[in-house]
Amino acid sequence: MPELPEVETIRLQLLPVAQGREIETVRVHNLVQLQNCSVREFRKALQGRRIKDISRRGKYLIFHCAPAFAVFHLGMSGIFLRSRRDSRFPQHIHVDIKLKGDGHLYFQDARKFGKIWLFDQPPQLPQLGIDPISDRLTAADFQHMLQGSQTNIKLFLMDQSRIAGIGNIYASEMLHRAKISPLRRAGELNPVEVKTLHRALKKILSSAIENFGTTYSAYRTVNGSTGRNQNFLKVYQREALPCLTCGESIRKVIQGSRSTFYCPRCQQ
DNA sequence: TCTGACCTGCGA
DNA sequence: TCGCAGGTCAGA
Repeated sequence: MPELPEVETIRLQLLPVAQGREIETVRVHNLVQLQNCSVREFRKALQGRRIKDISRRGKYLIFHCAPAFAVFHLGMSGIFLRSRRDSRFPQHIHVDIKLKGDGHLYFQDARKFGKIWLFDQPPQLPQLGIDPISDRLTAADFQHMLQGSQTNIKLFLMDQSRIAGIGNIYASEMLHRAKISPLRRAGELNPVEVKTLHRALKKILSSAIENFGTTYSAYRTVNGSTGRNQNFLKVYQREALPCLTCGESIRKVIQGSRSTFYCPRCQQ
């Protein structure tokens, strides 16, 4: 589920309620999601620690509780919910972080694809490529990355080892904005198309963050409300509906076992 | 490089 | 009841 804009929205909303707060207790309800430690180790490492910062790397959320660092990947349906007091316990809560004083942070994940790691130093996530919203991804870098690639451009954008954070919704949306067919090979784009796609990539992601992410089904912000970006999607889940730019019928194809939506007239 | 499996909920 | 869903990864 959550791609970069959803994870960044969650991070931005968690910061004001969690940063500087001490963790009183940690309860883990689903052992499967802990990847590299036991429940006991996870609880011991975090209880009594202060949340100094929450950062993001691609789709990973990192709680800085030095000397412990807890890393969450939200999978397809993971979200963080905030509760001010011991209110009714929501369904599918796998981790319950009680903050000292008042309030809980719940990690909820109905489909259980989320994963959690514990590190005793700032985690290195070496398999991850460059963050697409950072200034480090310039148009020139992007051009260099695409050069000679035989992978089709949609799958290239979603390859986390190249660019970390883009998923199925936004890959379709940024290709539509750039008027580039998802079926083309990445290395075949000309310099003008690469620049256009670079601009589209930044714009689509920053707009989605401003809109608090896309709620297609499970995703909610930390406050429990839906995102707003679903109201601005141009192609995703719009198969057979008219393209909002030219009126042509939106087409759906399967690429890498995932649905891709595009306009065959706008996107050549 | 591609496919299917992981798990659960929802809509047709 | 069945197919599909925003991600990732092992295995072919």
